[in-house]
Amino acid sequence: MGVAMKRKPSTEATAAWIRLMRIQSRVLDAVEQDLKKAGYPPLAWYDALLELSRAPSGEMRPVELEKQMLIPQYSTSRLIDRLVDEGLAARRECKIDKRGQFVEITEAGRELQKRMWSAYSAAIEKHVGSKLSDADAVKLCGLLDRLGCACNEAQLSAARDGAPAR
Amino acid sequence: MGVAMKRKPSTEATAAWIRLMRIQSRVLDAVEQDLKKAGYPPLAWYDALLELSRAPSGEMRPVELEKQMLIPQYSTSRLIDRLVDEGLAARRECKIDKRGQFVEITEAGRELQKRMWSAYSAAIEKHVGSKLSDADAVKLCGLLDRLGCACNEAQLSAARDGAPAR
DNA sequence: TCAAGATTGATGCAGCTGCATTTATTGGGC
DNA sequence: GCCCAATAAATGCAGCTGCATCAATCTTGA
Repeated sequence: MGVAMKRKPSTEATAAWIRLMRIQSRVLDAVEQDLKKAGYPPLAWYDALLELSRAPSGEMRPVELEKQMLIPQYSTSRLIDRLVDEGLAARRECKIDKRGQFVEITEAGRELQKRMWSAYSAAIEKHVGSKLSDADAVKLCGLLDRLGCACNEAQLSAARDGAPAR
Repeated sequence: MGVAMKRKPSTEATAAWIRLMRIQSRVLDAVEQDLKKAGYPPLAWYDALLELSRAPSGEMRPVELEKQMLIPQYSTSRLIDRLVDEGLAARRECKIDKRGQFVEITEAGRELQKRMWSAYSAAIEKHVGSKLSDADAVKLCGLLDRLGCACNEAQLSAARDGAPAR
């Protein structure tokens, strides 16, 4: 198999690709706009706060957060900076590994996460839930999962009481 | 309906939301990476070149491009800058409206578009087509279209010989 | 005809992303 | 114990996005 191993996708596959790109960006934009209009920070902040709030004692290693959120290391590092700047999280030293640290969610962080979930869940309902029956939502999940190359573990259990995106 | 009008989405809807966000970003990343590894510019460039190449005499008004691509005005303006810098397009004056201009695709632009389509279509096949039967792709389109609030016109016809994203 | 408003496109600024590199620390093999 | 690769996290730089605003031109309506 050399250079010539370039099969063309069917019209149906191409159409699915286009839909996937377009609809996702529309829906994401719509949800982000709703949050922004309600005066809340970006979804990434929510995701991080959710992960932190779920952690045993409200604290995690940045490396762990990075794995949960599936974002690059430098991205985690700067996201934590912003959360700390806003008083939503605090850095704690890690005694067992002096290279590392712990990030702990603050009370303000927990509160923001809860308030955001209220607006966020309303947006999901408005832009997704209200347009799809539960049965269709399940079908959609099944089809989408086939595109995600066997990389789902935490995702399956994630949809309870606060949804991470990205 | 006041503040209390915040219904929560079902678990199924939330799961669909999460899948839509996650799978899209994975698939998009995978396709963009394939293009980048092959030495090509970002997908947005391809989309613009495709639109231009389809225009009657290879030229369009920026406003028109902006509407086709569904991206903001400033984004179009700067994208054109980059295409022009790389010799893929050229600005032409617009005699009938001196505020405006025309953007014309160059021969190099047409060639790049064609070469990119070869890599791009291979990537779509690899990351979407090969994972879904045509029948399932159609089902996926149907479900996704229901989330896009009646905003599809050009999209329906777009899946022939070069696919725009975003 | 001319002023008010709309439209076309560009641009300064701030924030975010990716990439590569840097600093500090740890752990393993010898 | 010591050197070296691996790991944890931060950061400088370039590019892209969004927002607001600007300048130029066109259109409309009194």
